[in-house]
Amino acid sequence: MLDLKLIRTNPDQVRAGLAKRGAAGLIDEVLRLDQERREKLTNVETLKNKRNVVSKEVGRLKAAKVEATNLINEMKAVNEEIRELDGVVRELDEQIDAILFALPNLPQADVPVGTDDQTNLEIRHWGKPRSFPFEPKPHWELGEELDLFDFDRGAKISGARFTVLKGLGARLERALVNFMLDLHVNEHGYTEIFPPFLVNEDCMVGTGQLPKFEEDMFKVAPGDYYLIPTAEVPVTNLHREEILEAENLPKKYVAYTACFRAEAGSAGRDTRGLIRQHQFNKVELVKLTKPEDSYQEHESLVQDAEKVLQLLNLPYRVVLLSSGDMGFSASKCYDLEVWLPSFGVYREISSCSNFEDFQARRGNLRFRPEPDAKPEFVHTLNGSGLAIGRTVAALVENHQQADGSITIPEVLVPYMGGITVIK
RNA sequence: GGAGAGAUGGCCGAGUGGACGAAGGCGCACGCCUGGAGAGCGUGUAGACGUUACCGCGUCUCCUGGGUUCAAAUCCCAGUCUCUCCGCCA
Repeated sequence: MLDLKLIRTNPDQVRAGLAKRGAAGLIDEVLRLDQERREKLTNVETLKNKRNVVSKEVGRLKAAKVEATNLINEMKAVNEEIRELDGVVRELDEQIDAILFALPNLPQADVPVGTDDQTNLEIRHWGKPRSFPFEPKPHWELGEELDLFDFDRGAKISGARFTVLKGLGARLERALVNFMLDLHVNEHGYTEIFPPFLVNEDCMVGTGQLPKFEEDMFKVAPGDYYLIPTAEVPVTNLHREEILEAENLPKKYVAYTACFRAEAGSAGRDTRGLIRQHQFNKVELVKLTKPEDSYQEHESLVQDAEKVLQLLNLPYRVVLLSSGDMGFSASKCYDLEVWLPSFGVYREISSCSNFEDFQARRGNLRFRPEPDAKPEFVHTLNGSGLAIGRTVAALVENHQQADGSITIPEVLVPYMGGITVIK
């Protein structure tokens, strides 16, 4: 959520930022509502002050056994007015919030301006796509031949976009989860979190999934719970409504969770294989930082995620997303895109975003810069480290051999119980 | 699922209709004291919003939301969460 005071004091800056994302409108509406709200608020607070003063006077008079009926009747009338004005203010609040909750974050100055991925900027790349002396197969073919994935039975027991992992396929999934968690905990200094996979509505609003993207979420029937679309939601919200001490920042968390996405609007896209599932596993990195540190922490978070791909020997590139391609809550976002031989393209495998104070304001995540100083909003960041299903797909495709077998990267062998080749 | 108890500031804890944004203690910050530390003494110590050149002033918040009342931490209703006992259960 954008800062209402920033909109009030610097509307042109906000308009310009939103324009880069094709979301310019409604600032004038916010300003008008805000103006009206503050007028009504002043009115009603004046009346409440009067009520408070007179009520104390009534108390004094009664204690002195003096008649106070006139004052009491007068306050009854004032109360009517207060009730009415309170309603007006509340309605204005709701209208303002409805707009603010629907406005995306402002892009940072160095974010390329564009309407879609055409203006994304490749920052660097690592590794070289292998040249195969044979026609590389897609991961779903390799996986079915090696009995790693069972797409048909996934569809049978659940539906489209659900897959059963089997044997060494299941083992590979588990190995990758453990490998990534160990790397980030032991080498990169993150604290491991295992959160609930169901969260309440406040969390979904806090990180920006709600109210705008309800149709992308799975909502669970008894109780008002949502299945998490990413560990970002429970982990970022761990400290919602809290005031953290500056000395405890940055908070660096890593969490494995299953993720659940309705994929509304993706019908027909990536229907084969593991690329786009309703349920997938992910190891997620989350940071809460001081505002002045978030830009540097963003860079190091990207590098922490890149390290996974490097150790797995998977070629990738780092892309800086354009203003039109970024997620709703992000102020700046790098995607890591891994090379998929069967597609002949780089595909997103990690999205690393700095949200600045956008989520923190929604979830009221604050810190105290100095003892006795006023609390400020933290900056929140997160990135996949990595999406497991897509890593499996990339690993299987990139490390396939002419005979249809898959070589296991060295770092993963211990996690695979010593297995070096899947055949 | 049944029965009961509870939720107050960073923490502990008092407070059952009016001088309570809230005693007291702990913690923390600053000052005095000390060669230094400790002890002791003193002062200060919630957040949001509005208003304001500044000092400040005002409103709201004692789990949340309603209600009663001139006036609610305190009374009433609904909900959330925590704890204890019983049942069931991975």
